[in-house]
Amino acid sequence: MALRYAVLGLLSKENKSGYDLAQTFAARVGHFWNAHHTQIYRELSKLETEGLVRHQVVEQQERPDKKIYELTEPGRTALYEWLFESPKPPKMKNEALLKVSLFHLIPPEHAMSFFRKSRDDHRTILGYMQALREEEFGDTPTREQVGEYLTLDFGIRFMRAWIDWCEDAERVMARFQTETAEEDH
Amino acid sequence: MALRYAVLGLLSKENKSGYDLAQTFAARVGHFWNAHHTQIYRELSKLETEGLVRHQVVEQQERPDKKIYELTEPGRTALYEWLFESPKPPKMKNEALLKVSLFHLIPPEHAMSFFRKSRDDHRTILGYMQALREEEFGDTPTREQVGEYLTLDFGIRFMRAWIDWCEDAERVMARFQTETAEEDH
DNA sequence: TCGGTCATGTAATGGGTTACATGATTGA
DNA sequence: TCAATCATGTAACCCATTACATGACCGA
Repeated sequence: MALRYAVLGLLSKENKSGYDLAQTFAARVGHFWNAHHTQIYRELSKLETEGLVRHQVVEQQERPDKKIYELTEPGRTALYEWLFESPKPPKMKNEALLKVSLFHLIPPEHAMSFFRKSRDDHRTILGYMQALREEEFGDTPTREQVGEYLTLDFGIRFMRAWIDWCEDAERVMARFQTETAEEDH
Repeated sequence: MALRYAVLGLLSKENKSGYDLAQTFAARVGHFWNAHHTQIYRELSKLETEGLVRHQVVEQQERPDKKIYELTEPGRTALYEWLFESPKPPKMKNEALLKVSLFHLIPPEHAMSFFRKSRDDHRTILGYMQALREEEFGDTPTREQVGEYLTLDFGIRFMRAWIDWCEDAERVMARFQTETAEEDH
């Protein structure tokens, strides 16, 4: 029941096609919400039959036509009412942590390279996020920008926490390396 | 395709009933994985027909009987093989952040009390997690404990990052309070 | 020529949630 | 007496993922 509000929320900022929405989910919202394009198309037609959004077709040359969606007044009202309800508890599915919880079963060296790789991957993402923040908000956000500024700020903190954790976890695993490995240099 | 490994993983540590598994998900694994009891019962019977787990009935007086599940050898092998595959990207559904991304639409005072409440809630959870860590691992984990130690450590870092973010977010929103509110004392 | 981007979607399947059902015990 | 805990599950529904389909353009 909440994907609809994610869609309405993005449309409240800018009119978009289903394709655009999918891109936005992947690029800007992915660290706290995700949605597949097939889901988005289905949700958009449902929202349209309920009268919460409407679309107009934009014809393009040398490109497929687009359906640009916008909020209707009932859509804006529904979004606004939902905003004041208290949020449901977050749901996380993190396979990496599921595996880490069983790391007593694998060789410490394998665990250590797992953490190094994960740290590097998250450093790359952190770099993108920091660049995006500079580019979009500069030093301080305006009133209109504050929501997106705060969620991006959380994303950056999350990435930093993950990276720090990876570094410490590698050190913890190093304590369990075999003597042969310690003698290795 | 991954709930099965969550179940196998928990069973690899201790034989449990479906009910016990549900409790464990809620209490210890909830910050990186969640599963409803109806799902767990379905998955357990699927795993049993595939021969990855088996159960025995434990009769109790003044309580309903239990089915205690344990891994079979093929189950242990399947779990071990999965452990060495690289993890799929995490999936998050965080309604709170979805709402925060639209906080330019609500009165700053409302946003500020949202962040204060969220900070307090997460401080309580952090307290539980820190107590659990002391109780179970003391200063340093043993080789057998290291997986659970590391995931709990991540949970604690996540809670701290959330709490710090709430505090800063409240300050950011304070800048947008109306003059009337500032004159208020 | 092969894969990627743009743009839409349908159909089938798989995973997750809600409602319901049972029944004894224990504490408010 | 009412709600909660212990313990199991089924059925119906809703949400999410994967596979498939179309078709033109662009760069390697």
